[in-house]
This record gives sequence, C-alpha cells and structure tokens, in this order.
Amino acid sequence: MSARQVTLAEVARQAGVSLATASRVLNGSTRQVSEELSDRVLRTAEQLGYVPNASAQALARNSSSLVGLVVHDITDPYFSCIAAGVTRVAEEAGLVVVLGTTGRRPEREVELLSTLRAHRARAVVLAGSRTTDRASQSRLAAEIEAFTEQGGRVACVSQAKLGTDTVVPGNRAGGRALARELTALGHKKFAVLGGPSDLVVARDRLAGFKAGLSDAGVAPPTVINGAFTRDGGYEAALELLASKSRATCVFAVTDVMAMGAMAALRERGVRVPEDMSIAGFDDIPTLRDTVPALSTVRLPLEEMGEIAAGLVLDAGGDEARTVRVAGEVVLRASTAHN
Amino acid sequence: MSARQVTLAEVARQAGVSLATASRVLNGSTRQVSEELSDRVLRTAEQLGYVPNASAQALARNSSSLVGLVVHDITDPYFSCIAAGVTRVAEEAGLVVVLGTTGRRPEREVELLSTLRAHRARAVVLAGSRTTDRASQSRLAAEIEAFTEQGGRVACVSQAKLGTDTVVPGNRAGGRALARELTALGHKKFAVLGGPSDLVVARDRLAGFKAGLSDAGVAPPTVINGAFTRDGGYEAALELLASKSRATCVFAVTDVMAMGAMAALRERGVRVPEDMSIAGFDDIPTLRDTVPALSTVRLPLEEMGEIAAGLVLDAGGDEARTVRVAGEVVLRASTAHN
DNA sequence: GCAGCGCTGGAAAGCGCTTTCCCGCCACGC
DNA sequence: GCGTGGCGGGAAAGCGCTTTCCAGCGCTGC
Repeated sequence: MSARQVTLAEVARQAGVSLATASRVLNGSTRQVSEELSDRVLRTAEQLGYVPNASAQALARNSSSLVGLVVHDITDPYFSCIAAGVTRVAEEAGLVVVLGTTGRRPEREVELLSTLRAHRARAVVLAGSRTTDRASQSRLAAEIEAFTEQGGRVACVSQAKLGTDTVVPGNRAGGRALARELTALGHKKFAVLGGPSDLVVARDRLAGFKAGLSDAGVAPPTVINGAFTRDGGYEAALELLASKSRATCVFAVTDVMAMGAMAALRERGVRVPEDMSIAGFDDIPTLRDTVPALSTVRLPLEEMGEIAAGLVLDAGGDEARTVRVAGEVVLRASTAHN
Repeated sequence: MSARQVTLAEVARQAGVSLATASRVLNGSTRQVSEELSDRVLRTAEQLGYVPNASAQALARNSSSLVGLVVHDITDPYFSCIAAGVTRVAEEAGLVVVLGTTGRRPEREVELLSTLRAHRARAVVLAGSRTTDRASQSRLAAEIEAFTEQGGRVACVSQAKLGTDTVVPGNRAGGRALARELTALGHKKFAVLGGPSDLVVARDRLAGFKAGLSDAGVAPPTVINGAFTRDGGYEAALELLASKSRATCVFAVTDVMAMGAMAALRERGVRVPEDMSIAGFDDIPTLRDTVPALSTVRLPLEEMGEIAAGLVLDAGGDEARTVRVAGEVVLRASTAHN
C-alpha cells in the first residue's frame, strides 16, 4: 500500500509544464492558460487521479474550506435538524462541515472553538443554547473574539448578545402566543416544565408564557425546573404530579421535554388530554408520530440552520446581523378544552 | 480586525529560542528540552494566545487530525445515534469529525470520500447502507482503494464486502429471531414493509425474517417495498391496506418505517395491536415515546458508532476486521397474541 | 521602426510547521 | 589527557501548494 502520493509537481512534470501553470489550470485562477496546455494538464491530472492536498492549499491560501458546527447533542432532533440545514448549505458551497458536540458543557464549547481556530475554519455556527453564567460567557466571548480576529466568521442560533450574526427564534413571542391560545381553551391553572434556570432559551420561553397568561388575566404558573432533555421532562412531570398541583395544562419548554413528560403522565395513568393538556415548543419532526399528537410552537429548524450557514458564509459587513424567525402555534390533540 | 496571526516563529522569537525548540516544547516530540526553556516557551505561547496552524502541521507531518463520517441523513435517529458514538470516540482521541451527508445518493458518497482524501483525513466511517448496484459499488470501491493507498483507514457500519473494517449488525439473525417470536404469538399471516429492493440491509433483514417464518412453518409474507424513510413506511402501509391483505402482523424493516406505518394505520382506523401487530428494527431512542410502544430488534446504535470509530482509529493489521453485534428482540405493546 | 503594452509561461519565494542533521558541551572511562 | 558517547540546542531542508515577479513575444500606435 501507500503508493507515492500524486502531487501537483508530479502532474506538472508529466504534462511537461511548470508548477505554476499546473496550479493555474487546476484551480481556476484569474490567469489564462492556453487551451493546449490546459488540456494536457487536465488529462494528466485525471489520469493520475490527482487530488489537491487541502492542507497545503489552506496553508498557501491562508484559508480553509472548513465550517464548524457546534451542538450539544447530535441525537437531539432539535440539533440534528439544524445540522441538516447547515450541512446542506455548506456542502452546496463546496465546504466541509466539522461537527463538534459539547455534551452541554460550556467549557467544551470553548475548546471546540479553539480547535476550529487551529484549523483556520472559515466559519462556525454555534447552535448550543447559552447560559447566563458570566464566567463561561466571557471565556466564550474571548474565544469568539480570537476566532473572528483571525478572519473567521461566527453565527449563533438562538442566542444573541455575543456580537455575532444570529438567528433568533421568537421564543418569548412564541411562548406568549401559546399561552394565549391555551387560556382561550379555558384553562385556568398552568404548570411549566422549565429547563435549567440559567438557560437563556428556557427563560425566554417561560417569560413569554407568563406574559401571555398575564395578558389573559390568568394566575402565574407553577414552574418546575429540570434538565433540558427528555429525561429532564420525565422527572419534572413526576415532580409535578407529586406536588398535587391543580394544573390542567402543562407547558414543557421544549418538545423533547414534553415527550418525556407525556411518558411520565402515561405511566401514572394521567390521560392526555382528558386529564391534562400538554404543549411543547420547537415542533421536532418526531412529533408527527406521537399519540396524542403534541401541540407546540413550530420553529423552522432546518431553515434556521440554513439561515445561520448563509449568514456565516456570505461575507457581510462588520455589522452583526440578526435574523428573526417567528414561531407558530400549532394546536393538536394533546391540548383540549377545559 | 485581523491582527497578525501568532505563529510559532513569533513565539520562538519572543521566548528567545529557536523554531525547533519551540516546536519541540509545544507538541511533545521525543526530544527533551530543558525545563527552563520549556517554561519560557510555554509561558510566551500562553500569553500570546498561540494556536498551532493545523494545516501547516498536517502538511509537515503528512497526516491530519480529521476523521470523516458519512451518513445518509443526519436527522434520521439511526444515523444520529451512530454519529454520537463516532464523535465521542473521535473527540476523546483529540480528533475532529467531518460530517458528510449523502441524501442517499451513492455518487455523493464517492464525492465525499474524495474530498476527505483531499483533506488527508486519517480515517473515515461510512455509515450509509450499501446498495447492490454494481456500478456505484465499484466506483465506491475504487475511491476507498485510493483513500487507503494514501494511508487512510476506512470502516463501514452494517455492510461488508468492501475489504474494509466493518461493524455488522445481525440483520439476518435478528430478522429471523423476530419472526420466530412473532409466530410464537400465534400469527399466521405476515406482511413486510421492505426498503428498496437493492438495499443490502433491507434485503438481509427480510431474508432473515422469511427464514424465521419458514422455520415455524408459516407461509411467506406479502412484501411491499418502499423508500427507506418514515414516509416510505407510511406509503407502504397504505398500499398494504389497499391490497386487502389478510396479514395480522407487519414487520417494517426499520423503526423509522414502522413509525410511518403506524401513522398510516392510525389514520385508517386500524388499531395496533388489536387489529394489527407491528414490529420494527433498530430500537431508535424515540421509540420509547410512541404509543403503543413498538416491538423491535434492538441494535446498540451508539455503541456501533463507537466500535466503528475504534476500529478505524487504532492501526490494526492489514486484515480487514469484522465486529458482529447481535440484535435482541424486544417485544412491546405493538405486538399482541393473535 | 521602435517604444510600449498585453498576454502567456516559468522561476522562485513564501505559507507555518516538523524533523533531520550537525555542533558544542559535558561527563566518563581508559 | 584524550577519545567517546550522550544530550540539549539551532540551522535549514523540506511538506505541497499559491502567487508574485520577471522574461519573452507578438501587437499597436506614433
């Protein structure tokens, strides 16, 4: 194995042209090359199975074709949808996506960004949700600064305040709209399964939801915090049941948590929606197949990934751009009149 | 923006040592460096925020820290679970994962492999299932050959015959075991929602299932082919219903297809499992939350990803290794006695 | 008829690292 | 006292590309 690698020099030699000419032919520089030489180079390259060494190109050009994508957990449908959008756009642009997963550890996010900087990634999409923890926020900000100083672009999904391009879903507005629709169904007593209290996304959705309840003159909800995962939702729902709350409707701040909550309710013999209505947020694709179908606030997840990738790939000015995407309330079978 | 990048030379100069020494300190070569110089270099590097240029390193060392991961569709839980396993192992090894999605197009797989070769990726995990199409098979084989010749390693998940390391799930055995268990429930008439007829995974599972039925002396199933997706399962199930088949039990060759099929049954008022039993294959995590819970053949998906990454990362001999992982039949609420 | 220009091709200087090779230094053993 | 060997340090030669700069050549315009 390990036949000598085919280099540009090899191609040039066999085609009987200089290195410069071969390079010009094979990468579409601005300079013209006569058709004869061009043909010869192309043919030899083809024949030798030449593939340019991306590292060498990156080094010589001082820019790579890598785009970073940082998520908490790729098995979470929320992230995998965004990932699908990002990869689609990146691949269309001839770029290569580097996937990093943080496992929800903020310091891992910083590490990944640093690795991406080492690789001189052209851009990064940060899809993980931010916390309000000052220390990790500032480390992240510093790393982002270093990354952009070095010429890379950064976009965040769902969390601004970092001076980067951002795609912000209408978390607050979505929560509020959902609350209105649910109160319109006649519910008077609500519970919210919130994520960790320091997660910005969770806070925003909760805040919006509270505002919506208040709009409708309904008492504030019982709030139970739990992990931002399916199991977190499950635990939180159990806790809710144990608390003897009189809520007739539960809002889980993400669909994934709502799925866990439904499982808990089911196990405890609480019927949805007869005994308890429940709604989530995001509209992940798997929702199509739950029974009863889950009411939620729909976010165009793949599109959000595409937008983020789009932002980060076209140069843009120095201004940090913000694209807002609205959530749309979708009431399904899991919420009923009270 | 764009402050001059910090290079090794810069660090060396400020620390008052040679390039060679700085390099030796900052990358753990075999050579020793006195503690004094070493400290000085480390400190300056830290202070300047030095991050090595990965492209330059890759070029100089002639090997990169990239690991490729090729899947059909990252939003499919089957793939995202495998991806989670692969990324975990790769990140632990200090490597970086490049994610490529094919959208189920074989030629895209070849393109991606070629790109990965250009980046001198150290290894690639091919998770997409193979087809039996000779032409695309041989193009893929050629590309794999080129990749390995160049020093990279390749592992496939779930499909051998390419001369690479492979993780093979017990598709046939799993199908067979499932058939036995289902016949034991008293079913006599079966239908199978198979994937595209040229997909090896689908064929194996089907073949195993047929063998199992035959073991039990039960007539061969009605087979309906459809796309290897949720919607494919949905369509296939509709077709099955339209066909007036007398089957009392359906086996969908993947869970994702089974989910689609259940949706179709639900819409048509066919109760599961009272009117029709249904089983899938894979045991994707979302199954936990379907109602009724889906019977299936469990595959340790994340672990398969980990194993594949493990194979591809430790050198190993020239022998193509094969790791078999067994499927375990899990009967849940979606299958009942007949 | 000749300066000047536009155009194509090649030589060569990097890009930021790693690593080989060499040099000087300090035990150490005879 | 001097050859040996080991060891820490630096100079420099690449790694495979891109790109600048220069040379040559055929034209145009006066």
